Amino acid sequence: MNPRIQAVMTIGALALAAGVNVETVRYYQRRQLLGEPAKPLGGHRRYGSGEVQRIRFIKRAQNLGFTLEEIGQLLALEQGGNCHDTRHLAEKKLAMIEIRIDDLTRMRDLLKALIAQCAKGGRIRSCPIIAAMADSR
Amino acid sequence: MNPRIQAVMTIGALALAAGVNVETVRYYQRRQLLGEPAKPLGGHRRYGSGEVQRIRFIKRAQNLGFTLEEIGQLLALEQGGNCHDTRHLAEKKLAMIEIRIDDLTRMRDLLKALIAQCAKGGRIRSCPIIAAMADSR
DNA sequence: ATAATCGCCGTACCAACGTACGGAATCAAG
DNA sequence: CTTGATTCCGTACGTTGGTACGGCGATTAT
Repeated sequence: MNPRIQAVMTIGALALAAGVNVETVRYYQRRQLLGEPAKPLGGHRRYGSGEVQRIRFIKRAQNLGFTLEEIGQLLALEQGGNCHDTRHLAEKKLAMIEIRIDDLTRMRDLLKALIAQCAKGGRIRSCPIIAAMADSR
Repeated sequence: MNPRIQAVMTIGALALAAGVNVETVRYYQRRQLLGEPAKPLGGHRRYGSGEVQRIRFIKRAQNLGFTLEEIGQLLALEQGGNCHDTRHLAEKKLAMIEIRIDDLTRMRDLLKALIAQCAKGGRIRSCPIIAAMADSR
């Protein structure tokens, strides 16, 4: 884990250190999120701790709800240290997340109500959940 | 719209009445959510208002957060009028939605905090959003 | 009757994020 | 030096919910 302990790794070691699959590393390389070091004349590529950090960056950004596409943009901004544009991206993402939360909250409330109705109804002709969905509105 | 007005339709009319694409009807048939009426010896299949209702059911269930896979199960339960199992499915779905809401709420709070930090920082060495993601934890 | 539209059917494609496979080359250990 | 693991690289597959295409047959309107 410490950069000084293992400064040079194969792709397998890199994947292990970053906690992802080897194929995922390759996939990120294809997506241009990660560079491919030149390979030493017919040999295997070597990676350093910088690549581990970058993969962790990608994973943390994903946890914040960014897509790989957006993470590519973030990485480009990171290079330029462009705080303003980064914030803009974050604000857009925040807005999307809030919309999604609202949608899900509405779903939750509706489902809750239907379940409650279903639970309390003793002898009903038809299931209220099914009825609600079958209802022609 | 009224069943008596148009009790028999082609697939195009069905799609129109249900508010979906013709291809979507076909897709639902492939997914076994919708039956295919036998076609009258080399002619075109005919659909009734029952199919319209069923497509609307599917759409409403989707709005409640059910996947097509789960809707298939709901439709099977509907046949038997099995309220208990339906409720069980709804409760599982509710639990999943609540987990998703919690996840998104955490994302939202984190993003909000980062954006606020970014907004108030006048002259910072690095962008706090990038820094948070680049941070090796 | 003939043209324009519609239905039929199989197949391919889209996003998003990977996973899996297969054959050849290369590396590390015994 | 041989064996077994790993890397390399391209390509295909998997998910979820559809959309699009293309050639052909049936239907409907004029």
